Amino acid sequence: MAKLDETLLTGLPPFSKLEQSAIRGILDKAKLHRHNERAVIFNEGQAADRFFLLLDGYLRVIRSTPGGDQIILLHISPGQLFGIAPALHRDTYPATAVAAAESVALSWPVRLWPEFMSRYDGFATESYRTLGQRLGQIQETLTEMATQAVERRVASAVLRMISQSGRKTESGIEIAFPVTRQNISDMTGTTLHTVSRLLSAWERAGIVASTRKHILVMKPHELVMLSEIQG
DNA sequence: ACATTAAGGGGTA
DNA sequence: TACCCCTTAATGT
Repeated sequence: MAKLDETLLTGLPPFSKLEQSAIRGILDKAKLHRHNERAVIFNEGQAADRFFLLLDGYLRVIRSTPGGDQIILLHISPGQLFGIAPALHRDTYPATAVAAAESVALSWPVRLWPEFMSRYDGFATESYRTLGQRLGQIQETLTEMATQAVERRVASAVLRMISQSGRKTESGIEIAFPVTRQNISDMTGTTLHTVSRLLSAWERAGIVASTRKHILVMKPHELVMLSEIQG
């Protein structure tokens, strides 16, 4: 396999404080993965033999309910660690990771985890920061699901996606990866029909513009209002 | 205030 | 063509 370029990791939080030689060593132990949209990177319950860093693209983290349908817990954007089961002292992945768009990731065998934690300055802090953020985000989503009306939940979900993956354009901020109505309903515990109706209503109000798998938010502030204030 | 059902349009492999 | 994504109206809880 061709040698990976060191600039892939320089500047990324887990490795930002490292010397070139250390980064070289880390890259030489890494495996490079490319995934097409909808490809499964690993499954919930599967033996966690490697941990990952997303270089490019977007992932969905999914859990299946006993009822059979799936819940989208969160998205992962470039530069983030994922599949870090060893940080939770687990030997299986707690959720399924699916590529939301064409993605590129690096991975390392879990046996290198202790070494990374102790040897590389910033890696441990970044891992725990990531875990904390994820936990907080999931907790927030779940509380939302249990307590708030559908329109507020959908507004929050869209806002979360644009704050994590928003791409600025002339007319607003667009979600940087493909999202279907069904996807949003899987994030918010509602149906694709309700999501479709809400997006249509918001479109008539000039808040968003959406086409197939693509959402552009033209008035983020209005969405914030919808996510906070009772309709 | 929501889900479900039904019926259809349009795009794409 | 079959399949996926999206829309809307009517009806049900």
